[in-house]
Amino acid sequence: MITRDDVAKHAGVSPATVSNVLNGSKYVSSELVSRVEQAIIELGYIPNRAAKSLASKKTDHVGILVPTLSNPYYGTIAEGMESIARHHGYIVSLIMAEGSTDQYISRIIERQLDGVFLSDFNFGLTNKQLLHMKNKGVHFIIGGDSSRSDSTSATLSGPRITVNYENSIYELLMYLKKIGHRRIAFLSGNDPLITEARQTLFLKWSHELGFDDDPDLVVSGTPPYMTLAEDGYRDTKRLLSIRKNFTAIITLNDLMAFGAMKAIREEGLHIPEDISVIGFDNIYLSETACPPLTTIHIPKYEIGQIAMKLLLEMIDGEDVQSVKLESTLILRDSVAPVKKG
Amino acid sequence: MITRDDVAKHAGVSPATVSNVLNGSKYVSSELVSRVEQAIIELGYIPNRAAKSLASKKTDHVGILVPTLSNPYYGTIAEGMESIARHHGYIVSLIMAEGSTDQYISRIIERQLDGVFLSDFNFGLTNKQLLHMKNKGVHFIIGGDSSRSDSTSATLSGPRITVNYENSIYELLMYLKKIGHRRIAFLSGNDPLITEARQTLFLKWSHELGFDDDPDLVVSGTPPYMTLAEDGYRDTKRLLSIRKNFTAIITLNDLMAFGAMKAIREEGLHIPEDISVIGFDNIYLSETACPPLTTIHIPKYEIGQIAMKLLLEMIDGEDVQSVKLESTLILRDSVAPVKKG
DNA sequence: GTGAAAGCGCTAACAA
DNA sequence: TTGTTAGCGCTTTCAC
Repeated sequence: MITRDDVAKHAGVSPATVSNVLNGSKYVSSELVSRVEQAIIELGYIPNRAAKSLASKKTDHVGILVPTLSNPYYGTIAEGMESIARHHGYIVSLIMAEGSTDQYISRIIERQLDGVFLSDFNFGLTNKQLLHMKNKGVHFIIGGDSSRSDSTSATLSGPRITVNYENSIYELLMYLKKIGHRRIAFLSGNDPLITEARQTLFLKWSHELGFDDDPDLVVSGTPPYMTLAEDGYRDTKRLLSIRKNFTAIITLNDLMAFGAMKAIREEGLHIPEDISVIGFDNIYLSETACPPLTTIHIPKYEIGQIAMKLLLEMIDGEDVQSVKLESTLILRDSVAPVKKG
Repeated sequence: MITRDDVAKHAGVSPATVSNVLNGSKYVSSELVSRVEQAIIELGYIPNRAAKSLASKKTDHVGILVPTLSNPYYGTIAEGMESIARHHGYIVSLIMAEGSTDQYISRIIERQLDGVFLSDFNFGLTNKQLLHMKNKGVHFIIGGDSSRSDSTSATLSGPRITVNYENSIYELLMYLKKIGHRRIAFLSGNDPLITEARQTLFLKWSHELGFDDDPDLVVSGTPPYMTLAEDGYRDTKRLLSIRKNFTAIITLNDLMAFGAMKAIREEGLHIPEDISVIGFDNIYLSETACPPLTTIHIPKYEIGQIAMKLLLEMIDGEDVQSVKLESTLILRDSVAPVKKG
């Protein structure tokens, strides 16, 4: 292995000088700079990260905590994060939220990651655990928009990246009202104890706009509270079987919407003529769905990018403020006016 | 920061003994083991990876090189890989195949990753680059099934994980023939210079089974040779516009199939009555497509798991053989007999 | 402006 | 069975 000392010897300078030209930490005469650079190329020298980390107490290594990668939603966020990380010499590791929260917190701390993006809110982490990470020098940004109202944990504290759905949901419901919808179902997929932001806003505006207030139309998930297509499928099937005569259904995300659409088609009903379907996220497959899915766009790639940028700032010792992004209503063909009669 | 020496002092043993109980590398009396374990808990000691890496020349850090995470195909492979890695104390980093090949090769080497899974074949890597990685102590497994026949590189050498499509494609084509199809289109999405395994096998069996041999029905992609839904959409639109009267279309992957379906619907044609559609991969959304997509299942999660297992073996100094998995034809509703008349 | 040297926390001989 | 110790390759003062 070629080490920094080899380069120093080859260039006829001291090891420290090699470090200095490499890190730009001190001024080095252009004479020596070029000699060192020459030596680096000739020897094919690549610095040893482990040694660097050990000495500098920085790993240039961050993580993204995700519940799954089957949902391209998280994949896109990860891509955004990586795109920024790469340009700053950072590498992004995948931390799957599997096992107990303590287990994946340990994995993060043990690696001395410089930072981690908690891409979703509902990992069941506690403030105590977050504090523990912080004390261990791991910076973090909290994504996702849920606000847990269960007893397990109060609102987590730390810089957040959130999305403001308020306008989009209002716009959506106004639109649905205008085209005649009165009974709208909402599939949350989540634990009934968790008050999810999307659901909360739906309920609020739904109430204010005078939609039918049938609690049966708001469906929580079943353990383990996944929000995949199969979950949307199952919950929609159940909802259809109890004949609630809703004319539109909103699901927590696009994946669940795909499942809902399948269930609706299987019952011999038509989308959007019989039932309109609306998702959340605007994953890129929602456009090629059949019919193309009306959904609320979340700037996923940007979320990943911003998360990484904030992390970089925090690592630099800067104070970081929470960031709020806006969602956008995307109208496609899965929504139509209620049939007359 | 709590170090190993602190633990040693606290437990009244030598630092080496702490290492030994931590790594199980040597026998330690149960008396000392419990004293050390106690101290570790009391102090909340977490070993420093950087120091460990520096001393052991192992990072317990691997990577997965992927072209994109918008396609859940790669997400699922990454999940499989991570599931095994985690249980062996490894962490998986995301290496996006962006920039030049030299750039991401450097990123891998510089991090001294113990290993990397090249999830797809067509990254444009050369044998020389692979050799370079190997010499730097980075083990690798090659996934994907393409066989480049262009001048850039001959077949890459190294342990592979491949999927045998032969049977599935034969089975598919036999089935299509039986139900009356004679003109079948194939969207490769790729560079025409790249002879892709899926395409090659299609051509071979297509020829042997006596399907119409119209070269216009085999469509290459356009730079930058992506295989996303929009690419399938665009190529199908073009194909439909030149009125080739095909009755079935096979696309390189499910994503392209989704795009193809959209294009077909937009032309006012019906799936499967007018045109049957078949994909590859069996990503989990293919089941909720409309109609549910007939496709060839690739064991994605298993590929990730096996890749990681092979990597672990290589890191252990074992000789590793290439692995060949079988694909499976999944019949769903996007295929139907050709209409009479 | 440049270099010498003391760590960073751990592994892995080798001693005891 | 347990302990001692010499590195691993780099950062970072602090002299020169």
